[in-house]
Amino acid sequence: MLTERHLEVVLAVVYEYIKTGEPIGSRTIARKFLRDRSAATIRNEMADLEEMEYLYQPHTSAGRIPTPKAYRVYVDAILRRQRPFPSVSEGWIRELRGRRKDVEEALVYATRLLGRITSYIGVAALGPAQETVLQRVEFLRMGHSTVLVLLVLRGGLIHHKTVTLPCDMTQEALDELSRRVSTIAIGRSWAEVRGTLQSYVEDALERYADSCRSALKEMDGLLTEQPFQFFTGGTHNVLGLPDFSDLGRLQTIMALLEEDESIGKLVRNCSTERGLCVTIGDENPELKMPDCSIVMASTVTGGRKAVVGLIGPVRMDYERSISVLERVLETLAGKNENVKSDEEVH
Amino acid sequence: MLTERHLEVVLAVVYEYIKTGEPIGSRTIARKFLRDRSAATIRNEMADLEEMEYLYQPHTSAGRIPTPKAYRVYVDAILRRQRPFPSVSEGWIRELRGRRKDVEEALVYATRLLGRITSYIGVAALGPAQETVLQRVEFLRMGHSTVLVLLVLRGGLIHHKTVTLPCDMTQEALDELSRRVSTIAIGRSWAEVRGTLQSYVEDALERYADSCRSALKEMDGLLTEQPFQFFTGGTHNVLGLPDFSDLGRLQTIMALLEEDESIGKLVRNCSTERGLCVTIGDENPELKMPDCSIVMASTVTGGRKAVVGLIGPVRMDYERSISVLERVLETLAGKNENVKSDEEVH
DNA sequence: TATTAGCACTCCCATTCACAGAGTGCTAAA
DNA sequence: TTTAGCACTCTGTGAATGGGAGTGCTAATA
Repeated sequence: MLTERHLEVVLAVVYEYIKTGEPIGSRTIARKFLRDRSAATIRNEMADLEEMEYLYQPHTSAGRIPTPKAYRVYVDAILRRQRPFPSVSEGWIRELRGRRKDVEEALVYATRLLGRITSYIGVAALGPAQETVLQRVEFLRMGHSTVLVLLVLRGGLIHHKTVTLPCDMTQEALDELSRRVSTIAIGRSWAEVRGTLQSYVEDALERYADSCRSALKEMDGLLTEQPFQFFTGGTHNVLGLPDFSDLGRLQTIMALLEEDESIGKLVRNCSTERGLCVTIGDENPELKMPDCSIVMASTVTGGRKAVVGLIGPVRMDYERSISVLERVLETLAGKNENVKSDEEVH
Repeated sequence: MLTERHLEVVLAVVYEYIKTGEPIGSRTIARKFLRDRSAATIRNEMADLEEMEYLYQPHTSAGRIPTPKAYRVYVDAILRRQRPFPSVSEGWIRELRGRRKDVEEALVYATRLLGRITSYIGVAALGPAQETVLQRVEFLRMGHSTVLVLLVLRGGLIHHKTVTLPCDMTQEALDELSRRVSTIAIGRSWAEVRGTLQSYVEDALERYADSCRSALKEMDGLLTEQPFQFFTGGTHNVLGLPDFSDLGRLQTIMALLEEDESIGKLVRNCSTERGLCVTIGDENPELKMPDCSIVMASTVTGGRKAVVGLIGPVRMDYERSISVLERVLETLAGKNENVKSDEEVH
């Protein structure tokens, strides 16, 4: 297995490679990191490490490049120890804090901020609304059997959808429906009231039973079927990185980021685990981003679960990325604040 | 000025250059477009055209490349004549038609569709809401002096904003405010009722005068200060184009597209004019995209003005872009449909 | 036994050079 | 006014070259 010095060499190679992007030679390691050993010794270690698949050579007579396995060791080491406080402009943090009133806006800003600070791509997802307390339910008649379903959730979040019902309901009937649904649902989450509503409302408004059924189904869809809302920001920052000089690859990534489905996978990949989660390269082949690493973490803002993260090259600056992300998450969650946030009302 | 043959040469060079991307030599023109003239003759014409700044040579012994001035002549010619019906998958058009219920969703889809079909970047903007009829106004208390202002506009569009008022209003007082504002505003546009409201509501609820003033100001801001909503789609399509092989330039463009401000300029640039509007290269230096051309046109969907367009390289396929855009716009506006759209109610 | 110095070897990459090819401008003839 | 012919210019490509960085191996050393 890995000896102490093997480990030191791996960490040194990863560290240096992240900094320079060039293959790292034995001389460099001996000079900068293990001053009491000669290059020849390091060379032997490196040969071992190559056999164990922690390092590889792009060609004979080149330095070594870390494999995903080496990055994993490196990242685990970072996660274990204390990270330095990242230098992030206080102005930006304050701006982000100021936007917390509107969760969506805050997340859009957070992704752009993350992108700008790290030169990687910021992503965010807003968790399923079904756990969030409903504050208001309205059905507004828009046209012939077309109705706008409007849900106000705690945290200033609004979901709405225009739906077509099987029969034309008057605004009065819809108000009646709103009232009945409200009585039961307001102050509770959709998950709690879902079952109750299905049976109750239909009986009470039997004349419109079909329409009510379909309206409730749409609400259900709004709150559960499309459980995450996605945001990406700062995609352009990544264009300058040498790691993404292969345009074809970059194009694939950008295309993936435009589909909600693949960000969905991204989030699911992370949200099952606790806290911070780093995926290196093709550790999760389902994500279809073999040349990218993903740093994600979840938090709670505006009463909803949110997942925020960064997508960068495998050779990304994990230390900085992680600490910047932690700082942003803290700000979103409202930790370390002097001003108390508004207390919730009913 | 330009003789008939000068014009033919210009059009031929632009046409061929758009197709190949390589400098065009006199031989090519003589062989493919002006078969009754020899290459030497064309060469003379080309020398003239170079002097008149319609063409230029990247170096002495290379073919000619069109200047923006030549593209302008070409585009004007296209705009004047009948364009061929573009080959766009009927499935996509049907999909787009199906999404028309929700204006925002439709525009998001439209931009992605445009991007995918043309390999350029789709952009869209949804026009100012102040001309749109208000359907509902609500103020919902979210917390201590925090209020959610909610505006439902015709066309299924919702604007909302969480605002902080100078004093804590109860939900009852807010309901009163909603009711009063509704009485005056429902069924009219913000532009119509703006003045009336300012003076009326404050008197009626003098106890909360300050708060009302500030609430109305926020509504005003929501409907006028931020008059456009922006969408971009299919940005990744452009990564494969040889014209954007300069990553630095591409990065600038992508960064611009992430700021609402610059898309705002884009839209203003177009929306003052009637119908279809093509901006080539730095024809409008304010847009800060000297290497891009922009094809935009406006339409009306869901009762609101929308501007939809394409951003591509100067060497873009104008003919196809314009006709695809026209097709998409028609679909958004609901022309050429068999199924009648829902009639509007009250 | 582990470490190190020395050395020959490998491979990459930037530079140089020559050359084919495409296209021009000019001139003189039709 | 148009065209054929020709010398000239410039680019892009491919081969040849040499420097440089880094390795693996061996033999000497602690």
